[in-house]
Amino acid sequence: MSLPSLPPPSQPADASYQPDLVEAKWQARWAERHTNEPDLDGAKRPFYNLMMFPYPSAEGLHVGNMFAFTGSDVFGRFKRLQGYDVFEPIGFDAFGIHSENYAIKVGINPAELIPKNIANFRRQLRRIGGMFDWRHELSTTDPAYYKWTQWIFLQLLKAGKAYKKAAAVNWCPKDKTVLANEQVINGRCERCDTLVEQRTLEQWFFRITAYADRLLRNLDDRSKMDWPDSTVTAQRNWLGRSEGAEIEFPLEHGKSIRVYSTRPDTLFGATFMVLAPEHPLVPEITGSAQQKAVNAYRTQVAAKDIVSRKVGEREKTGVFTGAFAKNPATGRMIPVWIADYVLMEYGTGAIMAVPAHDERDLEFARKFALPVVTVIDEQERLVDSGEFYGMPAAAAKSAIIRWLEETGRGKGVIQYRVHDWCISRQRYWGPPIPIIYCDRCGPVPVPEKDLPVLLPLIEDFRPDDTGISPLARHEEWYYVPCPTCGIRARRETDVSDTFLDSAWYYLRYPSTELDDRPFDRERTRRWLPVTTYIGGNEHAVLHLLYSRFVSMVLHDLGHIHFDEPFAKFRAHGLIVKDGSKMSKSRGNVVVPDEYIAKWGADTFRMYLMSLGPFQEGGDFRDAGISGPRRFLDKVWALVGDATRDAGSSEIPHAVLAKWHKTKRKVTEDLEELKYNTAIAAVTELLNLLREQRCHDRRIVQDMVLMIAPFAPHFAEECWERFGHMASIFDTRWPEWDERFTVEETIEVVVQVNGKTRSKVSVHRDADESTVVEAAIRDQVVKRFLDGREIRKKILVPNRLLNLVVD
RNA sequence: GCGAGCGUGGCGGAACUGGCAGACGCGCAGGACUUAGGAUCCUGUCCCGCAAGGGGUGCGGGUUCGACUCCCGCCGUUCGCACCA
Repeated sequence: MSLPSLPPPSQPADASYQPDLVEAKWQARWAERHTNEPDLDGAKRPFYNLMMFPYPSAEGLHVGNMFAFTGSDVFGRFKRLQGYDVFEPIGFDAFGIHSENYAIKVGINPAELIPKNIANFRRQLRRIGGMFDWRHELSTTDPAYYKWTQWIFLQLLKAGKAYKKAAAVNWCPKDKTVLANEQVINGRCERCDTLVEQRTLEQWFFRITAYADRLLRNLDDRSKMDWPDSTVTAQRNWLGRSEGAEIEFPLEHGKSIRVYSTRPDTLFGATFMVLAPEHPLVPEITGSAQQKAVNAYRTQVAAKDIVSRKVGEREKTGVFTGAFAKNPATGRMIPVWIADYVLMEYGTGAIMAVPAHDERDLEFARKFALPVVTVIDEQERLVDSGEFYGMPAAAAKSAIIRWLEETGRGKGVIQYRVHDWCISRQRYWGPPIPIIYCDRCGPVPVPEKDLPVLLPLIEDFRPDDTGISPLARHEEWYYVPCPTCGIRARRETDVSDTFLDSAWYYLRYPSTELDDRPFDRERTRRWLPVTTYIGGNEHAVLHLLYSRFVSMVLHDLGHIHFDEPFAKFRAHGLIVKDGSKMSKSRGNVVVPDEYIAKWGADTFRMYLMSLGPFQEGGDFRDAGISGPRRFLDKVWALVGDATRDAGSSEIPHAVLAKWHKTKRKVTEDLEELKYNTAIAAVTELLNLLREQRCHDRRIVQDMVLMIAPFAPHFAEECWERFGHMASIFDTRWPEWDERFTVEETIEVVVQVNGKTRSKVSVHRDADESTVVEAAIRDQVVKRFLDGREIRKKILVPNRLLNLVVD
């Protein structure tokens, strides 16, 4: 990639280091030389280095974002230096409620705001020196992108993985609009403070539950998914597999109530039942005397917003329906109640209450004076349980399930906590869901050839008092001929969830310039699954799970060759400022621009990467930033000396060993994203070279290579000062020779009774008797041995000797 | 409440599978060079002690020749999830 002739260097070789000049020069040159643009169709060693794309807020990238992006970029550059063809794309997750709410607040259409925000993000991302392939930039709001988001919806629909059903949403009765959960503050609308209620709307769902088992099983497959345990655990808990039984409790007149329980072993202790207030059997079974109370309770629960229903105060409430059902084990008739602590969405929406062995049931039983029967004793054995008396609880669980199945009273069932994914949003700023409602044909998918369904640019994009979705008010858009029969029909006015936009963007990146298919088959085969994905652990569940689900469906439909999209995932830590996470609401957001302007991008990058372990985050204080700058200044000066060094003089042994050890350590640390200790290792080498007045060309060049992932512009400039024409990123990462990493003479620590007393110098790999002899000759050791007999000698070769005396 | 993690100098943080606690950096102190220093260079910097030595990784126990590291019990803190039967 070298050019035949180079412009004259922007600085004389020994001028002081001026980051502004160096950074501007190399950013321009990378663009001219297409340094960061791999051959997507021919790369031999493809490495897809992906960073979670940002949501382009009006504030721009803050220091926390910069930390994350830089960490990902360091890894990409390291892999590039190791000889991989690294593809490092960037894009913008620009649809969604954040942008829309901000747009409403400032009264400007998001379609107008977002491009400005993106331009600002682009400027910041270029300034920090990311190795981005800008040819493949994407924005989820671009029709050329969301055309394919809509296409994915249609594929799921065709495959029977998308369906419509009624579901509750938060509803503000004053604003007459749907609210997202995060817009509900203490049960009130965040805008007008009105009490929020629930409303039931028809919405589109993706059948993620059908994949729950596979989403769970793949987590154990390390060859497909090299992910951190914490993320895997979070996903496992979210999917929430549980083994239990469905049990029928017969009602007085033929019908029965089906419950789900993970503890069928406690069946004999079920002394009452509780249904979710919205359970369909409730109207049927409610006695005439209870009618009024039951209806009042159901109305009251329905009026609560979803958030406080789920999170709210623990105080149990409920009413008796007047009905009784038969406990199939004891044969006793037990009362049936309704209470909002039972959720319609989980299990069967009904439970058998076993107050003796469930805290919530106990609370409820105490409040309403219901009987409590203990059926498991302290040895975890069943008591008071008929033929199962004395059986250990674990064994009883399967025995009772078997009994239920044999007698037709129930069956063993596996439940998942995860619900189907509701993708409908009653909003403006998203991709319209590609469905047309026809009075004659019903819901008709928009034909693929008619995609994208463009989001119209409308002035009145806010929700208003009419309760009609903003898109429905736009009549020339709303009414369309039915694709099947041609009569006047109506478009779906909901848009899809932002999480759908981000569930497939990694598939689009390599193929952004293609408009006849979402992703090129060959390119996908070459580059995917993503080699390394880096992002925040706040997305451990939703984004990562939805992406896995979409990949799985597309795989099963034959569109892609893999079913897990991210071969390796690592979560970056959070940058903390003044003891808490950086966020706008806390008012502790640090804008990086001024730091970069003052210190330069390379210094800032190095500073961020040395704050703490990348996967744990760090504490941002501007005090420390001078350190990395001093480091670069020193290296700059050393490079000046090294350019005049022939690189042929003999290297002192201590320096030689340190050189090779540093190469090993930095390589290993970068591989594990331990950037802070990698930087410390290079600093140690620098300190030694300065102390030894060594500026051997070979060593200093290696040092520049090791700094390159962190300070790319700086490294390029140094590389050029050494006379190299090509980009340093087309050079190979330095190798070390294991033989040189071991020193000839080793300092062995000598302990007496476990306390360090002295050190002795011995030849490498000296045997025990040699070390012991050297140790007992040592004056200090001699004093502590005090002529006593050595009872035990413990030698850790090349490290430590512990002498144990009485 | 449940789950996961974390507690080490004035500060950010090092310490391999149990083997010299405090690497590296910031800050601070002293010195050099300077008209000057918020530049640069040198020296020092866990605590007590002149020293020899002693103490020390949130607290209390344990295992071990040896514990920041492993085990048990507390305390504190952060992040998820949250009435999931």
